Amino acid sequence: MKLSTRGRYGTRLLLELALHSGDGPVQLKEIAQRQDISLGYLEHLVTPLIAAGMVRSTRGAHGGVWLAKSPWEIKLSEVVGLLEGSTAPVDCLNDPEACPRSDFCATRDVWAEVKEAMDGVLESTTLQDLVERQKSKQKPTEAMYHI
Amino acid sequence: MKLSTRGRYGTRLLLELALHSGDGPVQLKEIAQRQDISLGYLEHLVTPLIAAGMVRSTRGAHGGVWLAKSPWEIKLSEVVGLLEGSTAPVDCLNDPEACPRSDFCATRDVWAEVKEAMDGVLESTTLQDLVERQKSKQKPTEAMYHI
DNA sequence: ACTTTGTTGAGTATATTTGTCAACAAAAGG
DNA sequence: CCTTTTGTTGACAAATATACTCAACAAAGT
Repeated sequence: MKLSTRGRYGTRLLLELALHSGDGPVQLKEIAQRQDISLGYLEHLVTPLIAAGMVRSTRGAHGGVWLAKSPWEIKLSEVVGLLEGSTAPVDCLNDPEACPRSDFCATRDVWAEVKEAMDGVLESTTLQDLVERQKSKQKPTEAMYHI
Repeated sequence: MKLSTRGRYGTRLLLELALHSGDGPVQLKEIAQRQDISLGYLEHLVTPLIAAGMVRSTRGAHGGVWLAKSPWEIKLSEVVGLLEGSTAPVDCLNDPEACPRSDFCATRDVWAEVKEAMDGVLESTTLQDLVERQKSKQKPTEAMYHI
């Protein structure tokens, strides 16, 4: 039941964008460095987000990517959905024909409950929630001690 | 976020055993046929369950495997734990040193909430719950129409 | 023009999953 | 005993998915 790097890196990418929301384009290269993700891989992660209209981009000097919506409007369920596909722990939840037992399988019901439980959390968490959580975690910098 | 065949097949195996709880040994070969799982693979799945004391076994003619406890006493969280390992969607929940960002990572908190949500369902579901669910799903057999 | 950035697609190394197979061990029956 | 039946173990391998890399390209700036 592990999340792949797509979901993990992708969420960190979007949190970075949310932290800079309204500041104009952020370069993928910067994010790659700060988040320690290879630039080439990050490019592939941002593609489906752009296609879905969650992120916008521009090329050329001073280009970069940014959130197309406000961080309040982006739920983690959308993010995970775009990057990992469904949260269903078993394929038969999305497609009952994936398994001939779907009609009378008792275990399938439990996996459905597990999915609902996960979705509940992801539906109720937005990028803004992550931003606020991140800000409260921010390590005090050296500068903050010299006010 | 998919469950592997270990978790899926293993749960079906245990449901079979729960349905025959108290009936003495059930042969792995039977279960393999009914559940359409290769015998060789099933053998590997049952090993950790035996090691954990959840299942018992005997060899030889009329041998087989059976539940070591009553179906009420076996929670799905234990089953998934044994077969899939932790339900943590990210490694840093089990081992904070798996990622240098653990201390100040906002996304980690959300994955922890997701894990708690899943665990809640798995903790509150026992093999007996599966048995009852399965019985209520049982297709009426031909014989049942001739009482 | 030229540089900087994002975009796309092909290719690949690695890891994980999902098995197979064969040798072995123990229980039961004759 | 001896044979058959079953579970046990470990080595191995095929298939798949993951996590990239790289190079060619496209567009935006200067």
